[in-house]
Amino acid sequence: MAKSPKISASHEQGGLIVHISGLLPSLSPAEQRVARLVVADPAGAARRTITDLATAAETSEATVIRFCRSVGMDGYPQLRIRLAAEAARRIEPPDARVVGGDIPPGADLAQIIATIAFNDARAVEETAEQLDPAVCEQVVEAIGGAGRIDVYGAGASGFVASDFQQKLHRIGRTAFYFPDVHTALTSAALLGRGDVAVGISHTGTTSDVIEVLEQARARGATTVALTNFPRSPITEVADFVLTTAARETTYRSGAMASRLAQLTVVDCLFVGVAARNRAKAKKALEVTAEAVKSHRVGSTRRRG
Amino acid sequence: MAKSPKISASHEQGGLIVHISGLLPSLSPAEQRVARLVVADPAGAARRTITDLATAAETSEATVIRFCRSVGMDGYPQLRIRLAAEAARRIEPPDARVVGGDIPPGADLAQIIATIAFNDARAVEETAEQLDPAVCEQVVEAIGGAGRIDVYGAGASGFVASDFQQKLHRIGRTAFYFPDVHTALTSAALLGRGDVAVGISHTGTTSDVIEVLEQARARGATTVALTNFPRSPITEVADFVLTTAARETTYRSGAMASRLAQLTVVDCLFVGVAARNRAKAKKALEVTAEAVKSHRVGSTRRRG
DNA sequence: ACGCCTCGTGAAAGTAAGTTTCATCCGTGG
DNA sequence: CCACGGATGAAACTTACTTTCACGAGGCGT
Repeated sequence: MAKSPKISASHEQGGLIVHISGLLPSLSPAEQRVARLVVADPAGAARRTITDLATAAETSEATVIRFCRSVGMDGYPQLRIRLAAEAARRIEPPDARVVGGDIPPGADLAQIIATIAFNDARAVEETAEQLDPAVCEQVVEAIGGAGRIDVYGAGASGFVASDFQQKLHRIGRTAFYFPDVHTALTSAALLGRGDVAVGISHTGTTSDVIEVLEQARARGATTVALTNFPRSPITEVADFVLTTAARETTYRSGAMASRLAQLTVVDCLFVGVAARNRAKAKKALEVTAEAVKSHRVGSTRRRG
Repeated sequence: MAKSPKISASHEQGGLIVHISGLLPSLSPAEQRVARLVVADPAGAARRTITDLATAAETSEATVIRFCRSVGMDGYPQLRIRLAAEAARRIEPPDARVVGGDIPPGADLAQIIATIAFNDARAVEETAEQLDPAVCEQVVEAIGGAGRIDVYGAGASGFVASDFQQKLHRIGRTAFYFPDVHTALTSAALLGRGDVAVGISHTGTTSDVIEVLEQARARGATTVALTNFPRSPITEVADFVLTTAARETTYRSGAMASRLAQLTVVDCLFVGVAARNRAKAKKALEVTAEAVKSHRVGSTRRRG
């Protein structure tokens, strides 16, 4: 194998296009025509077959192969996938207009989707970052060892509360949720040492939830608050405070993102509790899954 | 009425992997083996020849081709290139242990939090990427102009359904949610042309929801399905299909992330509908906010 | 000027990759 | 039990890629 040029191949990851442009002058005329096409439109070239590209460069397939070897590839297919990868990497990052937070009046649906998703994803990530594992651990301990768990929440946070209740229930913990304040107060009054009360409120100012948590605390239960605002009133009646990190934007979008953040926290606690007694939780999950099985239709298979 | 719904899979550029995971359950066993290899290591698959991949999946080349077609590609070379592009675009995941989806037995809470948050955020982002604005637009139109909107969902999806109902209600749309199948069926029977029925089911196989949606459709209502699996049975009774993009991991984490993705879609529709008649929606939001104000305690004194 | 070498080049042969066809197998429902 | 339909892989087939080879253009020493 005497005649291979052996270019110093530092193009491991990126910079294939740059690498090719650098080699351009050292290539033969026919190869240069190929190279120029490739550099001009890497993504397009990746889509072409070797014959196509050869024709476009007014040369033969053989030359294209030679070009591949000249730039350090094994063959044409390898060049193609490298080009595709390279082209993909240069795609613009998400739209700047979208990151701001609020949705402009004239926005179309694509913008709305991008904005909401961005804010939602951010809220989830940032919530996770600022969550204190130590506090979570204590909460998980408390819930895992609790005789009974009450979860409170109103409005949008009510869904989260309800979701948490259902989750705990599914892994065999005794948990309750009450959509109604009076019932909730009654239940809180019956809590005692060793029980846990979880209050969820985005703003941390929902009097119903605070009131119930206060009651629970007075009865000796361990109280946990989940809110976006670490200094809000609800934190004053909580033994443990977990916070979400939805940025304040408008009322609406803030609340929407916060709900996702709340759910993420709930999921973390849930998995934490489940992990604490893995075997039992797994069993419970299987049993509950089996229970709803008859309400699923056969296979999702469908060919088209 | 044409039996084929509009599926919101605009996998033009991004989300190929997600798209494949969504299709996974609708594939034949042999194709699933191929799909799993591809999803597990897109970059690696892109490097392989079709024979290689077939062997690795313990199947024939023919099946690999069939798989390519099933996921909407022309053939194997196109798949390869797309995979290479996709893999290149993927940013390095923060922690290899974390991306897998499932949580290792010995994981501590910090790991659990990181894993869940990562998967949740991903599901939200990827869902947004593959949502087809055009289909959303039509759904928004339908809902915005509907005489009445019914939202159906069971289990975890029930929370999402309920949330959607509440949101629509808050901006003055007449919307209902029924936790009970019988009531839901009754309601569906009373729908007619110009009304909208929305069915939410992660798996797309929840017979209760499908049944109700079918009923609604028979009565002439416009039907919308929200599911993670674009070929699941629920899509057969829907005029419009919106998909979430939670990767299939384990039973639990898949479902958890999917719920967040569903909520994101719901939020997008909600904002879309609200934007459609901004003035009225804003007014309604203010009024409803005012209504709960007396249940908030004074100072929030948020972060310092 | 002449031969002789070298190099770039494309035609064509050759090989490997990808695609289609078809017979077989297997489970399902009549 | 058989008919049916879908899933599957073997093999035939097509296309894409790679190699070989011969030709022609230029350089260079004689």
